[in-house]
Amino acid sequence: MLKKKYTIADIATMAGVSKGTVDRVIHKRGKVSKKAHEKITKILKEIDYQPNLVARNLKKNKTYRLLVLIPDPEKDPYWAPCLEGINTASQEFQAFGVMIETFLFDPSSTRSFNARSKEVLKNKPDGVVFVPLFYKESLTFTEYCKKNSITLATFNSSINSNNARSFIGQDLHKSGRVAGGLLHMLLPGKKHLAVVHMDEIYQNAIHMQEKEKGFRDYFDGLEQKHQIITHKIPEKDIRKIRKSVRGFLETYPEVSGVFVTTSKAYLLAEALPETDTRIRLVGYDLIEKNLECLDSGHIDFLIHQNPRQQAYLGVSYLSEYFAFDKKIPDNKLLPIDIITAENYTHYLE
Amino acid sequence: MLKKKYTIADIATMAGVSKGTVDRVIHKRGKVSKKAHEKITKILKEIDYQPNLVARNLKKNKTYRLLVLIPDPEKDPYWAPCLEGINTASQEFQAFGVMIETFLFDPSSTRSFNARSKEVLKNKPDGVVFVPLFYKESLTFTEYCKKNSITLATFNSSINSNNARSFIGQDLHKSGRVAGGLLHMLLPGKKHLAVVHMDEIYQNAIHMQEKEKGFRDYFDGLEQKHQIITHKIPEKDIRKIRKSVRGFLETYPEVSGVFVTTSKAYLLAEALPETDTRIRLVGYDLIEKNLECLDSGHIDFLIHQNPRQQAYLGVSYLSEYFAFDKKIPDNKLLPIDIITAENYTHYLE
DNA sequence: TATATATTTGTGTTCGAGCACACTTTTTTT
DNA sequence: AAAAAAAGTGTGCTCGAACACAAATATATA
Repeated sequence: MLKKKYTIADIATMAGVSKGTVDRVIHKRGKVSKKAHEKITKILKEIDYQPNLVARNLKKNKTYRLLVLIPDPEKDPYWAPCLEGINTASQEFQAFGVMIETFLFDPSSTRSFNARSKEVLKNKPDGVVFVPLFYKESLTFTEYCKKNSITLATFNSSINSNNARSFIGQDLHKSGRVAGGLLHMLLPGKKHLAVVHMDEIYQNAIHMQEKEKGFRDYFDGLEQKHQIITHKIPEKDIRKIRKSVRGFLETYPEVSGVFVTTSKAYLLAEALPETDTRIRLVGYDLIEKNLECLDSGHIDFLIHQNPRQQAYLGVSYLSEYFAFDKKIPDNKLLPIDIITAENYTHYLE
Repeated sequence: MLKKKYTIADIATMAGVSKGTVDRVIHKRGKVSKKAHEKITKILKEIDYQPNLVARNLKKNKTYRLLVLIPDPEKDPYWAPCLEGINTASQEFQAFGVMIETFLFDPSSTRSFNARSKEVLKNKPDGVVFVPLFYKESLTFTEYCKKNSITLATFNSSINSNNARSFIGQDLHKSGRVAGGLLHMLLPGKKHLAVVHMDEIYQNAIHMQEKEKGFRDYFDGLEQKHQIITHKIPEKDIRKIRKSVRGFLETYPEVSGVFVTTSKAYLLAEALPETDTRIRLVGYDLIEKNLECLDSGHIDFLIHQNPRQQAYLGVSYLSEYFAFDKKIPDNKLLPIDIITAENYTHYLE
């Protein structure tokens, strides 16, 4: 179990050569005779040589510059936990020469994204972790990074680009299914449900669709058929939202459960008529206003996308890649956490 | 932001002394004049000196022996994920000289625990991570470790001993509350519920009680009062369990929701009469048989105690303590994950 | 004042990997 | 066969912290 730790010097002795030659074999630097090469390779395999990462790291003594490009939590509180996750990772890896800096952009402005991403590139980083909110702009960005061999990881949103090494996030389709399962449990027998997309901007469009698909998928798999209405509320003003909700309820008085595909479920809860208690609500994200609604019973379940962990993992993966040559996982799908009024505290940390 | 990394040599130059003197100040080895001490201390503070952990680790070049003492997954599948967690941590930290070995004991036998814990001690480890299933025996164990300055961490179960540095687990009372909240949501208006303790051995007694307390606590906080029955099934044989369940249902035909405080909810599900669908079931732990019951709809919710993560963190905390002098957190309470048929896959990893 | 003793300070080596450079051996060219 | 080029090999220094030991300085004793 506890196998001996071999050093390059050990191997050199075993092979009857000098450590320089062993080093050349390990790093494929060539200039090694066939005979020596074979002998050393064989020994390396036999003892399953693992280089001492500590010594390697010390010798290289390089500092890596890792930049993070995410939406500004001031503009959307959903992103606030990301900063904590980044900080945690930053503290862990600065001892290994990974220097981390964060750049914030306005999630409602492609212009802001472009400006900040340019700044990031001007810094000539070794790696970038970012949230590709805007599809086209993100593609341009990843392409540039590929060309300048800047290692990339994305989280929260995915883009179909093979220029980015790693994606960390959630299976949105499945999370829609989870929401379906929850509403189904809350409302056995009830057959009228609704999917509500609440978002003043439309960059979330693909996400919301994916969630809706999963939701419908769940009910399609059931024997009993359900009526599922889709309703969009692309407003920001609370009065307009109220109006939209009122209209929605009047048109479909039989709807008893609603799945809100964004973090704005609290807006729906607030906009419901005081007297109305027949609506069961499932939404996303542990932002403060949603938690208040959990406590007051206006929202039944929230799905946690764990932005903190997403950011933490994104930064960690790249840091471990730089510091220890660790492989970066292609895809990391986080669990779909189900949150109620009783268990949310532990997810806030 | 990116502050310069100072080395001991840098500080020595700044203070006009040699690196030996700086070293003595840093490690409080004494034999330093008051004047030099003051000067160096001041500089250390000013630049917020952080030693290069990589270099320190390399120099020490020590291997630490970390042993893990947990129940045998062969005897109870609940513990199987722990081995994965331990392996993951082991791979991560062996590069830093932390050698990890696992010892398994029979969770139904104090004798087995004693025998294995003796073996552990015979190995003279630097640290031990263990599950203190048996109270008295665990206290003796921790005491011995304290005396021989073996660093300890516990997970899953806690013992009130200040000889153990760290506990990783769940707030059982809260998890009972969560179960209460879930059953309440599933059964609005229904007022008859039951807590069932299923366990052939009684070492879990305190855990089960704690969970029941939380469960009752939740319903005590509601306006509408509920009838909650407690039922114990200390059997192992499936026929005896069937009989016990039948008796229970006959005595309390109005019960519509059951909270099973152990990982044996599947036994209850199996023992229910085929025709009976009125019982909503909430249990614990993602063991295979429970998952099958989730899929078939016989169990509605499971609470995940995340044994994998518990073991992983236990090992990681001690490893980081040994390798990097990192402080060990006293208490780490993991989130109370709510599991349905739709989201369990992501928790299995 | 000279010598012994205690206190303080400096120097040099080590950990393992990486890499530059010097050195040796083999092969090619004239 | 001698010289030049190429291929292969070995040596020694570096990264930063830790620590043993030597050296220098200060204080106490005869």
